[in-house]
Amino acid sequence: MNVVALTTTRRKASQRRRAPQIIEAAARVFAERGFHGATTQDIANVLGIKQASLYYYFSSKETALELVCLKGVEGFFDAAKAIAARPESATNRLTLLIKSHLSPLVDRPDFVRVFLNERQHLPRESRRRIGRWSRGLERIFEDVITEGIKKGEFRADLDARLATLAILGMCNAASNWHRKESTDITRAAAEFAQLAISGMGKRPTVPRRRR
Amino acid sequence: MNVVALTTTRRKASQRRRAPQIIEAAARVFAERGFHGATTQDIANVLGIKQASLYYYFSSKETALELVCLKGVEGFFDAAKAIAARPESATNRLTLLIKSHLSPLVDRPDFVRVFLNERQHLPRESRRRIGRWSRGLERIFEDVITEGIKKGEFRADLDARLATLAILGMCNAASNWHRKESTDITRAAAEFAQLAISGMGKRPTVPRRRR
DNA sequence: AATTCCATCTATTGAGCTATAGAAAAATCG
DNA sequence: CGATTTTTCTATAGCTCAATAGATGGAATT
Repeated sequence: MNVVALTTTRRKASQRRRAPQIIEAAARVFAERGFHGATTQDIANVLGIKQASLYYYFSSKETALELVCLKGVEGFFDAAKAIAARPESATNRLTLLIKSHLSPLVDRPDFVRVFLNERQHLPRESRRRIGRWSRGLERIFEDVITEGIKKGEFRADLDARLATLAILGMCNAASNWHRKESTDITRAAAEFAQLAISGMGKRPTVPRRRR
Repeated sequence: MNVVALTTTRRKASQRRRAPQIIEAAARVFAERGFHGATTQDIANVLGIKQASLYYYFSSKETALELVCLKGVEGFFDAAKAIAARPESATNRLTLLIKSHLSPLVDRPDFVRVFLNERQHLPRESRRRIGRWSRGLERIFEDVITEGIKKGEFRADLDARLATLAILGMCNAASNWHRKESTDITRAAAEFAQLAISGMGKRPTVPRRRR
């Protein structure tokens, strides 16, 4: 047998033609029933193939979860980091952060939902990795808020950590209601940003009158 | 056979001596691993009894979930309704609502967590019932906010629905971080209330600044 | 046309889990 | 103590599910 041919020509599971569809089906099913509540049969049903055929695309159900979670956070972190680094006021950057944080909910809601609710069921190693990533994102929000406090844009007595948790909680909850509610996400993002900004603003604050 | 004796002397599962402990163990395990991720064996392990013995206390795993969820919401709704009916400003009532909403997290965090994350796995009937309850609670928040807008306490352009979702999202997320974060819930409740109130409040108009 | 590769299928194994039945042990009560 | 009731145990049935092995058919390649 030709070992070289095998290793050079055989593609990884993630590069197989229907791989994106398979992962999307997994995302849908995991989002709907939760990781443990979902069966590989459920995923196969969505795709119209047999349960065993899935294992051509991933080596275990847990691997499938990992792929879904990874796609759920893809770009997230880098986008946030870029926004935080801009030469703008903390207020503006936080507004952008909130809008950016909500945007993936528009085009891949299932992936986000799975990432938020099911990542706890990942195997140790990848859970740690994703946890680290997650904390990094929180950090970005918190740092911008802290900076905003220092610069006098936000209340001096504000607890940056709690404000971060509040904002992220508010945003992440959107993945739970965005299906049923009629409101579109973009509008929600704008309203949420305004809520947060004025919520953290200095008490006898004056609206920022530009120009 | 003596039917009367059976029905009069035999207690319901919920009245058996250790029933509260059994439900608490279930709450702990469900909170930690999720309903489908948890096994009845896990629950038995916590209690130091055999798996089959659990069925003396509940007739199915789903029933156990239902009991946990019910205890998770116990009192919630009535407390909120009472607060909403008080003869106080919308601002004050909303502050109280937020504090009241977070308080169960102090004494029965696992139950709340299970209610929030696992109620979707309840059987149709009880899921509906709890869903109705949940919508009722949202309604209370939303009504107070709407009233606050009408009375001029909050911004006229505020979307009451979105504000409700934001506040509840912010509060409910606390069940996810309260374990790891050092902050105590009472403090968080105060800060959250302030964030929400000033976030929805009318901003002073420009001329007032000069006085 | 023959060969190789890709995608899916059939068939099955083996593990783990819920739930039941009935015995045993422990507690309670007359 | 003896009887009754409550609680827990042993044993196991029956099912579902993830995962593997190997076959099949079609597409691409030479």
